[in-house]
Amino acid sequence: MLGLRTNGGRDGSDPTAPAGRFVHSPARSALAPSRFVPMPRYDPARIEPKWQAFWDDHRTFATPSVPADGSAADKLYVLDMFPYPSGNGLHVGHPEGYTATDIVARLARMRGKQVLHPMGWDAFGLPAEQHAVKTGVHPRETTAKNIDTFRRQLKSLGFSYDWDRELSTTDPEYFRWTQWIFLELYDTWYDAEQKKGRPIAELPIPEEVQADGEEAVRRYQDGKRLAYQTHAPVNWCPELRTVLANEEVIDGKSERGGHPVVRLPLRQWMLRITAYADRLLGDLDTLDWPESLKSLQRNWIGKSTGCEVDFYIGEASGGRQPAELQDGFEDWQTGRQTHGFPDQPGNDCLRVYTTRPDTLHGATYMVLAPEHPAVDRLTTPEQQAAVKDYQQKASEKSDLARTDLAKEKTGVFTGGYAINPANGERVPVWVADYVLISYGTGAIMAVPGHDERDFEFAKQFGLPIRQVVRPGDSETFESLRDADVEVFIHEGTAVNSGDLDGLPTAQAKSQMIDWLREAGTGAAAVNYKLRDWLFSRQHFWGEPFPLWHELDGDGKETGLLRTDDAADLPVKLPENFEFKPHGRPEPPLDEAPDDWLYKTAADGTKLKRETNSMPQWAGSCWYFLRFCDPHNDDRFVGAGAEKYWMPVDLYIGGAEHAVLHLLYARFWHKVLYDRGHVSTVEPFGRLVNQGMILGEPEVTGYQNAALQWISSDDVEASTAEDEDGTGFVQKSTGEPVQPVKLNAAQLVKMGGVFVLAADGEIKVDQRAHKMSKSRGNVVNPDSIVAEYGADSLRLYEMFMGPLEQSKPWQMSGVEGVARFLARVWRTIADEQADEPTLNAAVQDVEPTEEQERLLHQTIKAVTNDADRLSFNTAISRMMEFTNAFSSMETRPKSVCEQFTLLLAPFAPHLAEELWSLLGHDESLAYEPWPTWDESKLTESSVEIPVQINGKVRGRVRIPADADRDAMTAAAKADESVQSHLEGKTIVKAIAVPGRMVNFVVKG
RNA sequence: GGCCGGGUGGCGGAAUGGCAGACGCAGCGGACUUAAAAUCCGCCGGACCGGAAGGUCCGUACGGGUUCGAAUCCCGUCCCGGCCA
Repeated sequence: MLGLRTNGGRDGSDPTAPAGRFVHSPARSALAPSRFVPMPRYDPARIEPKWQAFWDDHRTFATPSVPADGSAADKLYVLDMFPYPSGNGLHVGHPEGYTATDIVARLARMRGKQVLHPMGWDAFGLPAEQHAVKTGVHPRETTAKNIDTFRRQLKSLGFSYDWDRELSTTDPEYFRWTQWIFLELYDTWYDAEQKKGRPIAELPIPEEVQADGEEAVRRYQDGKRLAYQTHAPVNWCPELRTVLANEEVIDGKSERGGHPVVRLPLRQWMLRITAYADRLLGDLDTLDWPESLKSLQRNWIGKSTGCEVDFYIGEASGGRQPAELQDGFEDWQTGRQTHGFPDQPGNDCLRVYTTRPDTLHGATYMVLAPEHPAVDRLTTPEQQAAVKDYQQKASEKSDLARTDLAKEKTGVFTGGYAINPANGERVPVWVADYVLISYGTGAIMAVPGHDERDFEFAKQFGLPIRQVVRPGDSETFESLRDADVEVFIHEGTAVNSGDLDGLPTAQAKSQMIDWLREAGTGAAAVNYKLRDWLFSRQHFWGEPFPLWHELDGDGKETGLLRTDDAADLPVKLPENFEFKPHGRPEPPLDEAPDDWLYKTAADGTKLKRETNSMPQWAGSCWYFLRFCDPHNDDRFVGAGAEKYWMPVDLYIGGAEHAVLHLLYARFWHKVLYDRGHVSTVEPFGRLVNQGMILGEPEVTGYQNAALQWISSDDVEASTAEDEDGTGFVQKSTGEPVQPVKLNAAQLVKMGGVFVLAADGEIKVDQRAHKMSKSRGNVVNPDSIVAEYGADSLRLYEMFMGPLEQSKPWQMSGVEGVARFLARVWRTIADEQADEPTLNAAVQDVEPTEEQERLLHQTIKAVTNDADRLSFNTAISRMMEFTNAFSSMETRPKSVCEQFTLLLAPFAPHLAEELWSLLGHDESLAYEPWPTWDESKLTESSVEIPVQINGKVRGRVRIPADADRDAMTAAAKADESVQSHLEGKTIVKAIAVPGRMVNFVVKG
């Protein structure tokens, strides 16, 4: 889901109600419309609905049509991450990004650009389905209602979206094409040589497969498709009746709701995103994204280079004799030397992946993941019970719990052995859950001397530890151990490693890889942390797959599939479906009516529909394409529209989508590109993450049961499970303490921290928390609009601080910007008049030189700041302008007009109202953006600081164009400077024209 | 534990090598008012000197470094937040 997680906000309660915090009283509002004051006071409640209706009626923000010649004119595609329309309505976090993009879009229109600025709904999602289970209300209805609320709220904020392009992922006319794209994925295989996705019809079929007949060919193709089925252990959450993705499980509980999760094997659809891992990684370099975001994606993809190595284990199962293994190894070695390293490891060996082949001589045991297929065969009869038991326990743990470094290592010996190909040594094979089946090959060579986890495991089970890398020349392994560094994981020099001895790690690695390749027992390899994408969910409220399972005579699935024809899409959800939990992990659609679920093909084959549904990510993987051409009935996007509008020029959204949404969307886009359906390799050019908006800052002190204050540095969150999650204990005593909200009057700042005014020894916590229903600090945009107006909300969200930063909400700050807007109103409008009238000070006269300079400086600063998305400073500059201009007795109309245009992208309703007051009939949405004249910026003289040894000792006024010598002379002439120069020698004089002078003196 | 971001007045923040604290909030004082709100004017980092005008010193988490000059660049440390393990 792309919507910011919204945790409440529309519970209908009085937003001013919570006590004990910085409460804003509506009675104090500067703007509350009063019965006794006539209209011409700044009244957003009058202005804003009027202009919103005007924009709607005049279709002011309709997207310009694609030029017939498809010429790439000056277009700009400005996109918000579309929200999940939750039942809680809009959160103040939403309008932050939306206002930023709206400013960019409005500004671009005024500069004559063709702008595409759409909005839609990422509307599939679990909450509507859960609501349906509870109440029987169809998710479609819940969703429609929530969308209506979101649309109303967004419209009340005056965003310049082209509402004709509104779309919802839940609309059959939309998901028709989501299903169509799925069929494209299903029809594609990845050609590793051409590094390109190609139609499955072009997949070369090996002769031996061909020989086995049509069914064998189909199954072979199915194994190569980008969309494939697998039986995978999945996170089944009985409470939510769904399987969750790994990232939706936190500490063994569901991210949403905190319900317990168990791991069960289930038939699943997967998307082969790993095939594109290298391109997804490489193309990051071409994107104008924040470095931090790119590095998140790089880490997520997790490319590493190393090598694969085969360890011989023999063909026989269970308890073979050591001598037998040794003999087999020699034959195997000879065979490998002749035939080389095979693509598939075969049954007689264990394949491992390592990034440190240089440490192969230090591999003193091996570890298999509990799910590894070779476990059973290696396990000796006497170890069987222990191993089975261990596998069972491991299946109940989450991946996270298994890899946690802090936990004790667990494991069990299989009784079997393998042979280390580097030195022919026999090493024991263990099973342990710190090795994950999903990473690498699911088996590792353990090098306890140089890997922390292997070391801890070896120490615990008494396995041999051997040093094969020496740190530096002077240090020894032993000395490092004495120094409490028990394991050396860094690069160094190889020792105890035969021919590698004395080589630095990098060389030792490549020499080992060469040797393994010649011996046929290993090869260089690349590995990715990225896993294939689990693409099926056990939900009702999602896109159905356009797939059918062939059934045999007994009604069982044969594993062979058929697709719906593209012409028959969309596959709609069944009607008249009752939401009753059947309590099994299988999808709810398994209980759909038969006429939806079954059909017979023309050739007589019985077919059953795929009953999994697609995950919420599916719809958001391509919505930006549909926006280009939302009503196209023939194609998911018209080629001309796609070519004209794509790529997205500016994409703004929350950092929570840094990895999944942005990676999935890039993946789909690359497949569509490979298959010739889109013209760009990457969908998003520039991308910006807005920061999180936190609640009002809170101050918390702590008291123990005896109501004594406890200093916050002696308090920590309780580790015990606590129902309300607010448990705190005193560190020194372990006794529980209670958080107590404090107000500013109870505190003083001492030595950089806040302490109780009553007792300076007691420190308190001061910080802003995430907005949440449970904390009661959620701010509802509707109430801000009602009280201060949309323009004030927009302006405040931008004025709070840099867009990318997280920042705390402060109600008093909203009042501040509201005061500014009211001041702008009074500067141009006459507040005393009964009808909207120009202020008498606004006159049709030429501006003075000072007024021109002020205006042009403001135009320049606002333009440059807005282009950098530095909206907070742009607004400051407009405030400075207003502060200076509003006290001038004559305000030239031309200056008022230019300033109104500057304000327009930020506070569009007020600007339109002023523009009309200034005598214009048309909307200002397409008026030319003001430009500045450099020659009007500069004053004839400037005041510059004069420093002596870097300290400011005086200020002098000099001509703006004074050269260095003139500056130095003027500086020396200054009295205060002279007194500091008295009796000293000037060693050096530095003069920066127009900026400053610095004398370096001695004596 | 790793990666990323951050630490500047009472608060949000500005300044990205050149006058630290723009702009806004809060606070204080004043004008207007019967009164309040609104509005307008002034003060507003700390210590010290001075009747005042003004001046001196300290100050951008902490310790070092580079530079004529560092909030800004470099090295190290601490703390906070986010993501991942």
